[in-house]
Amino acid sequence: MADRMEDFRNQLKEKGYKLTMQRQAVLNSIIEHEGEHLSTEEIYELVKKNHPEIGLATVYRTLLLLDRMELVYKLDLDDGCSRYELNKDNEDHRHHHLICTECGSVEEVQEDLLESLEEQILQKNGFIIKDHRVKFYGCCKKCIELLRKP
Amino acid sequence: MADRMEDFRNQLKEKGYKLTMQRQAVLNSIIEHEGEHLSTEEIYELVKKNHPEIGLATVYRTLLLLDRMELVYKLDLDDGCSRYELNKDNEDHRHHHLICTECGSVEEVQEDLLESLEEQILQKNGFIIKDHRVKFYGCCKKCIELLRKP
DNA sequence: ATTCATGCAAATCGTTTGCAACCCA
DNA sequence: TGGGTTGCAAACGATTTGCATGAAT
Repeated sequence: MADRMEDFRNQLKEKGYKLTMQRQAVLNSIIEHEGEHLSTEEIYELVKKNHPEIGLATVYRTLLLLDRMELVYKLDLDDGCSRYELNKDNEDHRHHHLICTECGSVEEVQEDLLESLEEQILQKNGFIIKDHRVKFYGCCKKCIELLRKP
Repeated sequence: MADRMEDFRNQLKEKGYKLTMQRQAVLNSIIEHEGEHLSTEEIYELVKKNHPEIGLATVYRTLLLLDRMELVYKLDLDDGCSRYELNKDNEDHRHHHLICTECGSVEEVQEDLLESLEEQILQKNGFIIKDHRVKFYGCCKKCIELLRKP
């Protein structure tokens, strides 16, 4: 569901902000690359194809906005820059990432499966968990196969 | 159990490196503040008390070394700088952090409790997990109590 | 004596900010 | 029209690096 651009426009309007061509272009680039984890620089390069005049600072400012409006999700894949993915609006809990330390690939795990752990933490620490960030490091299927037959 | 300094000296010797006074001072500061999550700058300030001549770059270089030797563990608590904690040598899996979004406190959860999830991921994705990093965001016990009776 | 480590300053890199010109509502 | 937005360049803050000096083995 959800026309994301409509959502963006409405959230902007609510706050008295404007839907500019640059903002549309940034969101569009991310939508067109759903499933990827684009860095700010990569998004900048994508947007420049159709809008060569755009400034990097505008991309940074727009991503901040999109993050705050929860239209995108900022992630840290340990490569020294921020990366973004489209927010799946049906997610109540953040999905996990599997990072292959051999080839650097990143997969997603939609399952949450942390409920019982979170319940235990509530019992033991009295800490109410509202969100989590989980990264798994290891070896992906492809790399396991490559390592098996050399 | 481990005299950590001895461990450090041995690992250095193995690689032909030297145990300098600065390196000892950095590791000592972290040992003396076990349980905390010191930033590089904080460690720098601590070391300067006894060794005012030390340079910040040396602290950075030493922390890199300690991290590679797995004597300390680098963590990202979302405040824009790297933080370090002593590596508990009995841990096979990294412990989790509970970050309170109200007061900013950070607790640790020693329990792992991710085995069944990791097993499921192996079955489903064929991904072998070797390590993980888990951060939980929420509200700590103290803040819950404070919010209850205003 | 050799080789590695240090302190300092300069360089780097991602990100943020100040500001005059600009443009959406 | 007017206030938010942009592009540019300068500023920033954490971290890294080059280099001559200094210290550990």
